[in-house]
This record gives sequence, C-alpha cells and structure tokens, in this order.
Amino acid sequence: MGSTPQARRSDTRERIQKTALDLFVSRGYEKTSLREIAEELGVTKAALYYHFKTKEDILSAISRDLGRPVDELIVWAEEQPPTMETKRELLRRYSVALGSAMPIYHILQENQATLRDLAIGQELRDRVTTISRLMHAGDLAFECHARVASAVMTVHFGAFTLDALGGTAEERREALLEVALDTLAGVRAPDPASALAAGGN
Amino acid sequence: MGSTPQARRSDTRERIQKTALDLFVSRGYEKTSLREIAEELGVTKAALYYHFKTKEDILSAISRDLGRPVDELIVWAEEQPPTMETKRELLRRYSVALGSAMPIYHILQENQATLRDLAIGQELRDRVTTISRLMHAGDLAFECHARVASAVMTVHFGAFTLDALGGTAEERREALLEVALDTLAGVRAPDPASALAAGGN
Amino acid sequence: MGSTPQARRSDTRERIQKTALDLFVSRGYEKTSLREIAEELGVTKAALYYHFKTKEDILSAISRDLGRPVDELIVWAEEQPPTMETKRELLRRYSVALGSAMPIYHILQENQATLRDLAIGQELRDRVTTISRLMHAGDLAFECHARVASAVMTVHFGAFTLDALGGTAEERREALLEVALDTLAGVRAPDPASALAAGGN
Amino acid sequence: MGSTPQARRSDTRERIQKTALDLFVSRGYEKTSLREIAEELGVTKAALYYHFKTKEDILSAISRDLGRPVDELIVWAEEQPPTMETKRELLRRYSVALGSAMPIYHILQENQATLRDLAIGQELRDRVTTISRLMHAGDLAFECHARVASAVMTVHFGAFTLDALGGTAEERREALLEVALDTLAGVRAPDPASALAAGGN
DNA sequence: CATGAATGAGTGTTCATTCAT
DNA sequence: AATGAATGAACACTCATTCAT
Repeated sequence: MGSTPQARRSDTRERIQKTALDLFVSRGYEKTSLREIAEELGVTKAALYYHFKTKEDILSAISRDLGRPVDELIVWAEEQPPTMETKRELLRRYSVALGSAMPIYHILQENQATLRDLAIGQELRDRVTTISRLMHAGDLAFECHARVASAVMTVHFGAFTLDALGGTAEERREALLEVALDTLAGVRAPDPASALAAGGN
Repeated sequence: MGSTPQARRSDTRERIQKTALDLFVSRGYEKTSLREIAEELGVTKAALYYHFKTKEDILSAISRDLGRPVDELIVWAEEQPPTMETKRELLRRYSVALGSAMPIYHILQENQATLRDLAIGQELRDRVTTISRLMHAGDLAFECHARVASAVMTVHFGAFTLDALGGTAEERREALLEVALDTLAGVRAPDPASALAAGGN
Repeated sequence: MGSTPQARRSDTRERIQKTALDLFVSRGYEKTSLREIAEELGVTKAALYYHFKTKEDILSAISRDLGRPVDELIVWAEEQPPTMETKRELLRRYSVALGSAMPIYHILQENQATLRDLAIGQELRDRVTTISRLMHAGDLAFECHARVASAVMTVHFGAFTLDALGGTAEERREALLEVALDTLAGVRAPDPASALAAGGN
Repeated sequence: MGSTPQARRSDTRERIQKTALDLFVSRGYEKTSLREIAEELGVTKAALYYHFKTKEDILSAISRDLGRPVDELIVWAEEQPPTMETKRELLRRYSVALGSAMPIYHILQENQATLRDLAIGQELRDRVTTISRLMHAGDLAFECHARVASAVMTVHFGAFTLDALGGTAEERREALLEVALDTLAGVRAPDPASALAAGGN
C-alpha cells in the first residue's frame, strides 16, 4: 500500500497532459503557450518536447485518452441494427460517455476556429459527426431528421453549456436525456429494409 | 448638394467591416491578422487604425450592426409578460433573428476561448444569456427548465451547425423551430405571480 | 551638394543588405542570426521583417544586386556563336565580372550545404552552371572538356581562394586568367557545324 | 580464443562514424543533428556521447581515418627535395589520395563557414594548405605561382565538383591530372639553392 | 554499454500596435 | 484619409549537451 510500487520512472508525461488539459480548458488551446504549461509544471519548454512531438501532439494524446469511451460507443453502435431502440440506447450511452469525455469536447467546442486546420481537430469533429450519422441512419422524413438533430444537440451541447441550469451535473444530464428521448419518441420508425441498407454504410 | 449630402466621405470603414467579417467567419478571429484584412482590402494596416481603435473594435462594430435584430428582440421581450405564449413567440422571433445575425454568433461560437477575456466576447455572450434568461423566466420545475433549454439549444445551435441536414436554410429553420415549439409544449405554465417577480430580474 | 537630395526616405533596406552581406561573408549564412544583423544595425528583428519576407529573401536581394554583371554576361554569351574565340572572351569577361560579384560566390562557396535546399542556392548554382555549360558547348573530345574545366576552375576558384598568392587582387586575376587562357589554347576547335547545333541549345 | 580476440566489444563507434559521414556528406555538418544520427542508427543521443565527447569529435575521428593517405603523402613530400619532379609526383599522388579522402574534403568544401571556428576545420584546411605550400615551395616567379595554383586547383576542385564532365571518376581524375601536369610544365624550375631554403620552412 | 529525462540558449517568424509625416 | 517605418513581446520549435541510473 502507498507509494506506487513498480512505476515512478517519471510521471512527467502524464503531468504534462493533465496540466495542458486544465489550461486548454480554462484559457483555450491557442492562448495557452507551451511556456505557460512548462512554467506551471516547473520544467522547461524543451522538456515538453522530450515527451511530445508538437503542441498538437499533446492535445492528441489527451483526446485519445479521454475520447476512448465515445470511441468504444461508436464501435458498439456500428454493430447494432439501426432501429429506433438502438438509437435510444445510443443516445443514453452517449449522454453517459460525454460525462467523462466532456473536457475535450469542451475544448473542441470553444476552439473550433483554431482546430479547423489541425489534424486533431478533424479527429475530434469526426467523433461527433459519426455519432450524429448513426443517429440519423435510415430512411427518415425530413421532419424526423430535425427531431433527431434536436435530441442529439440537447444531449451534446447540454453537456457543456448548461452549468446555469442548476442541480448537479448528473441531475442535469438525466433531465436533458429525458427531454431528448421524448423528442426522439416523435420519430416514425424508418422502413427496416432501407434502414439496413443505409445502416451498412 | 447632390444625392448623398453628408456621407460618401469614404466607404472604407464599411469595407473594412465587411472584409473583416468574412475573414473572421472563414478563418477565425485570432487567426485573422490585421495584415490579412489590410492586404485583402488593398490598404495598409495603419489605415485600419485610422478607422478603428483596435482589432477588437472592428469586431465590436460588426457585432453592433449585425446584432441589432436580436437586441431589438430583447427589448421587445422584456416588455412582455412572461407567459408561455410570450416564450413561444420569443422562440419564433429568435429563430428568425438568428437568420441575419448568424455570422456573429458563428464567430462567437467558434472563437469562445479567444473571446473569453475580450469585452466584446462578454457582450456577445450576454445577448445569448439574456434570451435564455427570458425563456427560463418564471417558477418552473427543474424538468421544465430542461425542456426550455432543449428548445433554445435546438433553435440556437441548429442555426449554425446543421448544414448537413439537407434542405434549404429556411426549411431547416422551420423544421427545427417546429420541434423546439413541440418540446416547449411540454412545459407546465409557471405561476404568473412568481413569474412576474423572476422576469423582473 | 552633400546630403543626398531626393532620397532619404529611409535607406534601411540597403543598410540591412550591406550589413547582412558582411556578416554572411564573415560568419556564414546559417551562423548569422537575424538578431545579430538587427543588433549590428541598431534596429529590432521585426524591422528586418518589414523590409524582407524571410532571411532567405535578404540573401536573394543581395544576390540579385551583386549577380547582375554575371547575369548580363550570360545574356551576352548566349547570343554569340560557340567558337573558341567566344569562349576566350567569355572567360576574360567572367574573370572581370567575378571581381564585383565575388562576395555572393564566396557565400555560395562556403555555405553550399546550407544553401542546398534553398531556392536562392539553386539560383546561385545555376549561374555557375550556365557559365560552365557555355564554356563546354560544342562537340569536344573528353580531354578537351578537361582542359576547359581546368580553365574555368582556375578563374572561378582562383577568385576567392587565393589570397595567399601575394600581389594585388587585380594582379592575381590577370595572372590566373593568363594561365587559364593558356590551358584553353590546347583545346582543338570543335567542328563548327556540330558546334552550332549544340550551341543552339 | 577465436578469430577476433580482444576486439568486437561493439562496433558501435565505427557505425556512428559511418552513419555520421553519410549524413554530413548528404545533408551538411550543421544541418545534421545528433538526433538524426542516433535515430538512423537506432540508438539514443546519449549513446553517441558515450563514444564521442562532442559532435565535432565525431567529425575529427572521421577526418583522422579518411585523411590518413593525405597525411602520409605530406610526410613523404616533406622529405623530398623541392624539385619540379617532386612536385609533379606530389600532384600525381595527391590526385590519387583524394580519391579515398574525398568525402572529408567534400565536407570541408561545403561547410567551410560552419567549420571556420572549429578546431577540426583548421586541421582540415591545414592539410590542403600544406599540400599547396609544398607545391609552391621555392623561388618562383609570380606567374609561375599562378600556374602552380591552377594545377593544384584543377586536381583539388576537380575531384568533387565535376560529376557532370562525364566518364568514370577514374577517367576524370586521369584527364584532369594530365591537364594539371601540362600546366605545371610551363613552370620554370626554381633556383635549387633558394629552393632548399624556402622548402625547409 | 547505454538510456531516459531534462536543460539553457537559441532560431526564424508573426502579431497588434504606434507615430511622424 | 492614409502611409511607411518601426517596435516589443510573444510563439512554436530545435539543438548540443549533461547526468543519474
């Protein structure tokens, strides 16, 4: 017990990620300089470059770590039939997954212009787009697409823009999920045949 | 003493605003340098400083011009009683107002981190917050606040993140508004008395 | 008389070129930092960037200015028939031209590795290569090509590597030119017919 | 007690030299970083520092190994009387020696500016200067010095700048040596007495 | 025999801003 | 109404080198 037995070669890499994440969230990606990260950590800028190839690479590592729940969710969803029940479950799970992944989505959300031409920006956007694509899968009427979009936005944006709503984060999550599922309930199930075809893509 | 009496001294100021807006939208606020704006316009950087005090000042001017519809909407809404009917109408009008004001909201949306500590950023956020506050006014149950939030997010974020939904911008707007109003329909009317108190804040 | 009448808007650009040239020659291109150039001139690094787009651009400007005599020589030579007499005259003129252009060739000579992948490096090498090509033009026997190469190298490298030979720069130039012409004298004139064909390229 | 008794501890030192040489030749001394060398070899930078004290030390070792033929040639030449026959033979042998030593001279040639203030740079230049001094030894007329210089330059620079001349490296070497010897033939033998005096220096 | 971790000094480059003219 | 010239502060990144293990 106590003092981590085998590790401790150097936890600097993780400390960098943690510090960088905090700063990226609180000050923005572009406005956080490597100097700041280094100073906060009590190391030199060069030390950051020993552990990461570029500034973007730091964000990439963070994204890989924190984004895992959503990535796994995508894997799961792509194996399911594109039924309404799947979509409901996907929305539920997405709501939960966002809980832990929130910081990176927050960063994506607030730094879109900056991340526009960074590879990592594309990666981040892809995750969101994929969830969205899976939710819209199947042969839906235009108005139904709107309902789906509303449901997804409610869960997605609700996760990091509604601190003012009151209650705990978990209470907010549940309440918003409820509303989103309710909105989704108004969607007429797509024709299973065409749904299968579209879902296979 | 011709057609345009006092004006026409030079339309440079407006041209700057227009060019800056385009660049702020397409490349982001931070990533757009004054050099770029100047070059695109065929003037020197110093010329920009003749017309505007700072870079932020350019964005301020843009915000004032484009944000007027929403500002007027806020003035209107603050004079109304905080009934559900008012909220429905507010949502409808907000949906419309966003149509023309979209570019600045888009800029706010994609550059939040950058605008965080700029006065103009606060101004922009205030407009959104105020609309939101007006929509949430009254003594609502927690779950009802969630519905309101969902409705607002659907209209707000739907305006600049759903190009992929297909249809024309106007079709998307109407469809999303419909869904939002539907979501709002589930809200139990607040107690008028307490509503007045809360709405005054 | 005195104090340059019309100019004097700012001779900074030229002063930068002059200072940079001195430093590039004495310390090498890579080892001369923009900070050094700026400090030597009593301006900031940013001032250099007002006048030149990049560090390489400074060298480019120097090269354009100093290389003019050789460029003009090339233009002249390409209009002449590729006879031995032309080549003798070309060698004489090249010897003279090198006198003023020497500093850039010196820079090229001593910084080849650095300039290898810079556009300006290619430009500089092209000038040398072109002179060489013109001297080798025509249908010469292999041993004659060797003589030509020897003559060119004698004039070219002699210009900036033989300070130790004694005498004034002009005396050295003449003596080396004499030897080079003598070496060239051993070249059997190429068949005029094929010479014309080859020279046209 | 097999074939290689004491050696074979590790050939890393030699592998470093070989890799470094390749990179110094192809990318230049300054532009080749220790990181590159280490990566190419699959070891860490620190490993390089186990075998060599500094970056310059690597080049020194290479220079010692590859420069041996020229060093031996110098020893030989300093024991000979400074006759024209000696000089002819020296030129012949130098031409041959350059064949194997070429890479370091190539490095010297292309990185002069960089090597200017390195001890190894001086060493490298010394070898060239010494050959040159031995060739110029004796009481020659100014014009004769010019002939000697031309001959030396033809052999020296011809070795690494004339790939374009066609033929094999050996054919080029022979042809250029022939021209150089021919140029040397025009030198009037120095007064043996003064030659001895001058040659002793 | 070699590595992992880190440093300090430096690089070229960009930016918003200023001001005399 | 606008320019030409310049600044100071910052930035991401690289390098040769060191040292405990």
